[in-house]
Amino acid sequence: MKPNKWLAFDNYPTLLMAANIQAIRGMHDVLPDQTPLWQYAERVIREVLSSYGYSEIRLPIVEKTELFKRSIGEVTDIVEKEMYTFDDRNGDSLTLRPEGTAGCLRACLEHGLLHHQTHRLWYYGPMYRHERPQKGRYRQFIQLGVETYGMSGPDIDAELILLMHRLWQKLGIRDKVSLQLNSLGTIAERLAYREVLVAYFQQHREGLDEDSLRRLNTNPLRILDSKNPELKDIIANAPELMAYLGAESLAHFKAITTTLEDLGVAYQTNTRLVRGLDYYSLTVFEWVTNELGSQGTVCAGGRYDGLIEQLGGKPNHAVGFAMGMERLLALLELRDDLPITKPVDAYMIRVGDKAEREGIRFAETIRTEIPALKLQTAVDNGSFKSQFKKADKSGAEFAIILGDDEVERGEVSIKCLRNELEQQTMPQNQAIHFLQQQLQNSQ
RNA sequence: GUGAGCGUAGCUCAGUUGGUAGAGUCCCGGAUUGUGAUUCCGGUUGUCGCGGGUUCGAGCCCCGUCGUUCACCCCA
Repeated sequence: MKPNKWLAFDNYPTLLMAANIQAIRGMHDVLPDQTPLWQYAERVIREVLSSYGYSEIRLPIVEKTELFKRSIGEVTDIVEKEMYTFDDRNGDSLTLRPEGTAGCLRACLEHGLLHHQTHRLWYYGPMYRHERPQKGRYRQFIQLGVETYGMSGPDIDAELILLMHRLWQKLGIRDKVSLQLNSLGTIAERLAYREVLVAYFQQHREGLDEDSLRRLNTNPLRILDSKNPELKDIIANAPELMAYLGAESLAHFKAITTTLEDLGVAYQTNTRLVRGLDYYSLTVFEWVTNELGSQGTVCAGGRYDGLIEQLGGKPNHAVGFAMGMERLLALLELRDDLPITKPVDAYMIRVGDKAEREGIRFAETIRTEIPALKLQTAVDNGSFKSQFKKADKSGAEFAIILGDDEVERGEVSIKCLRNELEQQTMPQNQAIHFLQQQLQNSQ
């Protein structure tokens, strides 16, 4: 890096130079070498959502704290110790959204979108949870949320699963994730089961570890999910939720699995699968992977009909899921054939006073004629040699060369940097034609 | 919130029983002044995370702190 002659050190107050400010813990920058991968994933996601007729909704990042307390459940870790909550200047308690479902539902209720209507929506953006960062878990993380409203039948549950299945296929990671499926029954059924389960674990108190004893009060279903191998036997012998489901719940579940079987989508019924958030009922599912360490859930969701009333709406229906983008990206990075395009197709080299002026003009002409061509111009030009080095580093397919010789004859030289074809000198309009053809051939 | 590992050049890392730092890469320049990616030569780059302590002397030892990684927990 050259020293900047416009910013001499003497001009800086020493205070400004002292401390370097770092990003907030668990909140990461996405640098330019990573953004193409993000853009690729985002593009495929939009295409798939669009092909099912889903619409984007854009929501605030900050909501009233009360919204999350009422929706997520007061005794969850998220609400108890992970929310970024602060008082604004009016004294209202606000919170950086820890998830998107509550805000999306709030917006739809507020604007009457749930009044005798159905909706298929998605949103995309950052969520905030004050957790200890580790692989696949950050304090600011990007989620894709997909929510559907007003549909009670099992077909919409199945549609969401098919949508995700298609997404994995398009992203080339279908072999890296597997589908776990369960039904939690109606809220009444689940509460009944919960009592039976608590009674069972109470009987085997001595066998439980510290975490599970705590969960006995907070979220007993979660004990079934424990990673502690010492609890394996107790959990294996615990009563199963499926046995406590009513006929309607079972039929709903069965209809989903039948659709998946018809379409050849593999799944695994996991009766110990419990979602972390309180608001789920009936269908719950997770797409899991074992290639990401301990954060194995890439995408998860289910039905949460009850939440609508909980937030003040009339009885209605809702199914949705959320996907962790950082985890998805980590899976994508395991692919060795990512369709990532280079940021530069052609690189312009100018040497000589006339060529420098003419080059800028010609580059603008090229951009007008071939909008799809990614053309970068060498500035702060050095020698021919150093400009060629930059051209090579840029990843460009072609170097467009202007020296005073070419300029005087109204010509331009084009050299292919990626094969052995000989450098060609041609009139400018012919060069545009040439570049146009090369671009078409490469697509 | 709990536990463990790690913080040395922009990046990846070495640094030997404590004697004030090195390699590769990157970047810049050169090897017939208009030709890159290979090769050769030369050059720049550091408050050794930060603060304190022990010591004649600390990158190395001790304490604290911050950051980071992984796991628990939690969850996407």
